[in-house]
Amino acid sequence: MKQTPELISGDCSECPIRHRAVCSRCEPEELDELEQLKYYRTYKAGQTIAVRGDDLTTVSSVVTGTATLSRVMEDGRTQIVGLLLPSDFIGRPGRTHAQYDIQAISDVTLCCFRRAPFEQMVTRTPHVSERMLEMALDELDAARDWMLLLGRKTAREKVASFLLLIQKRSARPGGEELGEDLRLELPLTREVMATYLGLTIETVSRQLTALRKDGVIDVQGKKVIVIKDLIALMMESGDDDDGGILD
Amino acid sequence: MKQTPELISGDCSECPIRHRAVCSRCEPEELDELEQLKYYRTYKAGQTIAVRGDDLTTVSSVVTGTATLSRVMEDGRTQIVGLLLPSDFIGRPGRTHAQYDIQAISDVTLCCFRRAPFEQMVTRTPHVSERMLEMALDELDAARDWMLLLGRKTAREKVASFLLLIQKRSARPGGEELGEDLRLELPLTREVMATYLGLTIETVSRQLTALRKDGVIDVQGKKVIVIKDLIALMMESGDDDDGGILD
DNA sequence: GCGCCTGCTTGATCTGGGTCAAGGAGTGAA
DNA sequence: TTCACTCCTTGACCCAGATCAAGCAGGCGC
Repeated sequence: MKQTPELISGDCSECPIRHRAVCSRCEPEELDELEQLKYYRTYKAGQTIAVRGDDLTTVSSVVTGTATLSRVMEDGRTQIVGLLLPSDFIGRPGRTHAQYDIQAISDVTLCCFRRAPFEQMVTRTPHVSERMLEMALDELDAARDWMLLLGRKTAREKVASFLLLIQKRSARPGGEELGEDLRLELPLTREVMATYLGLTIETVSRQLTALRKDGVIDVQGKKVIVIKDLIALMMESGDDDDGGILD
Repeated sequence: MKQTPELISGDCSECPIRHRAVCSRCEPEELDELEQLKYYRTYKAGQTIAVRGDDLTTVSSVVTGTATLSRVMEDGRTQIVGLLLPSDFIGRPGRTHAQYDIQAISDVTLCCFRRAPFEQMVTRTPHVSERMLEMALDELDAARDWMLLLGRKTAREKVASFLLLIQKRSARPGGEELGEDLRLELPLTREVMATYLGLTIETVSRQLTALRKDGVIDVQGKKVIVIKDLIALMMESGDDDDGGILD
């Protein structure tokens, strides 16, 4: 069973460095040390946070909002290769340049640390690097699942998988009543979806229409999708049963 | 600049745990401790090492040979999501089931550790988990580059990228003379290539023929490919200039 | 109200790569 | 030498999804 770090009371909503990301097992003095290092930076929706090759003077962590990681080819073809959600990190030890383009797709707050002190802190507190390892491996698994999607799934399966991904992400942890969390507020335009799925915007639109006509989902305006038949959607996604972590 | 762990003399070719993977900064007694934990296991080319969902009672590391990680859909569609080369790990802390199918594509030797003592050892020696983090992040970068390939590249670009990947991997580190390392001994069948590239075997074959007709490569028998024009091949791959690590 | 702009949908057509099918080429056994 | 087997190549055809193009709908400023 995967270990779920506990939140640290009174401070949780403010900065993931203090809870979700690394700190479930920190001693109070370690927390204070972290506290003194950090500062915040905010970005508006649509703003570019970094482009590939940029100098990254900080290691940071998403506090609120969503950002995308993408790779762009010279002729403009673009693939989103990851979503950055609260508690995900930007920057890694020993690498001072951005490997990807990073863009805010909603308003984003980052919690930043200057590189050198952060790295020292990581070295001094072993469970921090263990926790970062765990996070990196989770991301690696997610990336590999996405490779299956990009390489082998049909457009319809891709769109269904995407909706399920968003559904899983937006389900509030803890007591989600079955048949309740099925109204998805998409924070993404069709364009972002297409760039994430390795499709064009037209194909995404067509597949959503097809799923609507088949009674699997309902599309309300541009941003809201209601899953009318979760089971059917799961069948459409091409994933086997559990779809989740095996441990 | 990325840190290159030094080899430990006299013992290097035997087990990556003792050098490349984790041990460049180990103290002698830590090495001895590792030494007592490990044992070896071998697999023939083509053999299955694990399938998704299997209990993994060990954490292991590739010593020699190459294996593939793949995800399979219920109807048989398969995507290779990673290559395991010497020093890569199988299994991760805190996860006791295989997330992927693992197959030997050449004869493979693994260096194995029982889970519990390995995890304790990782906890006790902080630079081991730092090193594992570094490796995981490298794999994550590779996976994301592959996502761009799967999502956006044409068949020709995919095949060209693949040849360059093999070329880079098989170039002996240190003094490779330019224009020398261009004879590739492919350890892979067309089928494995196709499964890795998100293509069919026929398309791979056609693209290789096309690249041959255009004078970019030469195909000698089934297993040997000679790169006649590396620059042209790099242009064909769709990657920008350096293609390498930015730091 | 009106125009404008951005994001979405839908239709018509095209095409890259998949599918199906028929050989070739190397290898190894008898 | 022949057969059998596996892997690879090539051709003919097809189709899912890209491309090109024409609206549509909602929001926002004036």
